[in-house]
This record gives sequence, structure tokens and C-alpha cells, in this order.
Amino acid sequence: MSSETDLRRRILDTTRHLLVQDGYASLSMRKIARAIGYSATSIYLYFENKDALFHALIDEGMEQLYDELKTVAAAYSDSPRARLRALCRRYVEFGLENQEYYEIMFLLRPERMERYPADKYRRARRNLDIMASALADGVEQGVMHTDDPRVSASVIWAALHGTVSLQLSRRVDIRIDRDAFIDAAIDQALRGVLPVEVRPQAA
Amino acid sequence: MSSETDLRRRILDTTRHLLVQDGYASLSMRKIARAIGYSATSIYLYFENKDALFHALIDEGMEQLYDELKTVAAAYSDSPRARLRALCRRYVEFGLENQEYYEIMFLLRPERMERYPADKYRRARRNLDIMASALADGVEQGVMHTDDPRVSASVIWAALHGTVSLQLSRRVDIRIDRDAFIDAAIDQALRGVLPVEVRPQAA
DNA sequence: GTGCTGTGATTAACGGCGTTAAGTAACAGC
DNA sequence: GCTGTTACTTAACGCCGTTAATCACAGCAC
Repeated sequence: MSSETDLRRRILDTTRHLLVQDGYASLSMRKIARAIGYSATSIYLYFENKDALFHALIDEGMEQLYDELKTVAAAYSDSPRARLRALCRRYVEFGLENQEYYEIMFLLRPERMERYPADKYRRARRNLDIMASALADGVEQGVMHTDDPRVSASVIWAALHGTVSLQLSRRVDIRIDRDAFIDAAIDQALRGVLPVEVRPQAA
Repeated sequence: MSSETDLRRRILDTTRHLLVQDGYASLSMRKIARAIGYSATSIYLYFENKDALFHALIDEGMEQLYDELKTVAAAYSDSPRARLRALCRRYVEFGLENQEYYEIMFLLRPERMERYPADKYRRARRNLDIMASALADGVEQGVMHTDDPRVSASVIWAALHGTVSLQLSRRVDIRIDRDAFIDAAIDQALRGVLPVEVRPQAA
């Protein structure tokens, strides 16, 4: 029983390592097998197929992101606004620091996702819940406003995701300073949830 | 000379067709060749490799997007704010209406992009320029504000790109209405470039 | 000890892929 | 009729994900 788990763990660790080292595009079952010194088909004893292996890795990434966001949220439990800002920053940093991870987590087209819907979605959505609850706290304390917290949290996420995506794919104009860009993006994302009394009507 | 161009065109058209019909993942040189009734190697007479074929397709997509944005911009030449809003909406609509196109244009990791930098970048950046010029006009007329128009245009783009990406990959909570989400995202994106006198300080 | 069963791994194979090298058939110009 | 060129094909290489069949060996029943 321990040996079964052992090889499964080695596969996951090696895959993550190869992913970071060589990128997603060049990753293959045979290459993973070579790296751990087993035959390619051995991997199929522990994972249904390549997708399933990646899904397991995605789950671990979601867990890690969740842990990081949770820690950030705890550090700013008193101020919803500071908390939301810190969460945004941490999200972007996570994406930039874990490029290949971010790619399989959020960039790859999830064609097969319908197969493992419930648990996977639930796990990914916890990350959004942390943001939504910062929003809810802010609304309650009167320092934020939103018509629908779920929608606002998703919109903020979309803005952050776009920021990370463009940065990772190097599509942002090189003349634009990376940090200035990220700061501007976060500022802009947060500006949307300011309380009504100081918020202007939309353009 | 006309026949050379003919097959090249057929390859491009068929590839686009297969892309829309079956998706990027299942597209192969051999499949394209089968569809046009030629051997796979014939494609290499007109395109250096698979990447080059896709780059040509991306260029066409960029051209189409540019045309659409240009048309929108012309229709709202008098009002920078209405223009910017219409541009945002058109961008999102383009992404949602041309899923597979949008995928190869903006979602795929451009590993090889360094090779064809100048023309490709320039072409893609024209789309951003249309937005930036709406911004510049707005600033000039005093109905918008931004510290740096290039940065603001990119930040808006990032927000729109994130919105399209999450929608296309079906990662947005199903309970959130698609149009409401898009409207909220665009509102939020535009809120960041309101003039200073009505804009609150950042959260 | 002999035989049975189950487990964890292997090898061989299938059909696909992108790409290159070599070859062929049709045709233009001399 | 030969030559060179153009437009295309076939054959092949070395990858890929995945499946089927097989092997080595452990533990256990008798």
C-alpha cells in the first residue's frame, strides 16, 4: 500500500518538475516515465490517462493557491479593502511565480472538464469565495459596494486573470513596466467596488 | 502563379473551417491535407511548418478584428466615451463569436513568437492603438483621465481578455448570467478612466 | 513442496502525429 | 529530344497516447 502511493507521488512530483523545467508543450507520458525510470505504461496503473494525471496536478495547484490566499486573507482580517487588494496582488504573483502551473490550471482549454465536474469546480471556486467574502465584509462595513457580490468577485477575477495571461504570454507592450502595469490593473479592478456615494456613474 | 496562390488559399480556408468545426486540439497537418485531397507534405510547399500556417491564420484573424474595431470606431467618432464602450463590447463579442479564432490568436502560448516579431507584433498592436486613441481623444475632450494612455489601454484590454477567456473556458459560475457578467466587466473596465474630478481615490 | 491467485510491472503493438528526403510526372524552352 | 523546373507524392524517421498481452513474483492453500 505504501509503495503504490509512493510511485503515484513520484509520478506527480516528476511531472510537476518537468513541467516547470521544460514547459507543457514538450511533456509526454513517455518522457515522464523515462525520468522516473519506469515504462510509460506504468503511469496508467495510477492515472486513467494523461488528462487525469494533469487533473491531479491541477488539484494540487488549486490547493496551493487556496492556501496562499487563505493566509493572505487571515493577515488582513480586519480591513476588507486591504484584504481584497492583498488577495489580488497575491493572485497575480502566484500566476507569475508559477507560470507552468498557472498554465495548466487556468490557461489550458478544459475540453474534458464535464467528466469530473463537481469536486473540481467546487475546489476551484473556493478561491473565488475568499474574494467574495472580502467583498461581502466590505459591503457590510460600508466601505465597498456591489450589486451582486458573486458577479463582482468574478469580474475582478477576470481582470486579474487577463493581467496574468497577457503578462505570461508576453503580449503586453515591452515598453510598459511590468509592475506599473500590474499595479494599474489591480487599482482598476478595485475601483469597481467602491461605495456608491463616491462612485461616479459609468462612462 | 495563380495556382500557387490557389492552393495556399484553400489550405488556409480549410484549416480555418476545420478549426471552427473540430477545434484546435484535433487539428493536424495530415487532417488538413485529407480534407483538401492532397498529401500532407504539400502543405509544406506553402508554409514552413505548422506554426507558420497558424501564424498566417492568426494574421488574418487580427486583420478581421482590426476591421471590425475600425468600423466601430468610425461609427462613434464624435464621442470618445461611447466609442470606447462600443470598442470594448465589440472586442468581447468578437472573442465569443469566433471562439476557435480567439483561441489561436490570444490563448495559445506563443513560444515561437520571437521568430516573427516585428510585423506580427505591429499588426496585433494596431487593435490596441484604436482603443488608445479613443482614450487620448477622451482625455483631450476632458471626459476621460489616465496617467498613461498606453498603460490604461493595455489594462482595459487585459480586463476584456480575462472576461473572454473565462467565458470561453466556461470557468465562470454557471449561475451568473453571461450578459450581466460581460456588462459588469465592461462597466468596470471603463470606470478606471473616468476624469479625476469625479473619480474617487483607489480602495 | 506444488499449485493458484493477485499484484505490479513489462514488452509489443496500433494508429496517429510533424517533418524531411527522395522521387515522379507534367510541362516549358531550347 | 533533351534539360530544367514546377507541383506534387511516397517512404521513412522518430515521436506520441493508449491498449493488450505477458511476465515475475508474492502470499497462501493444500
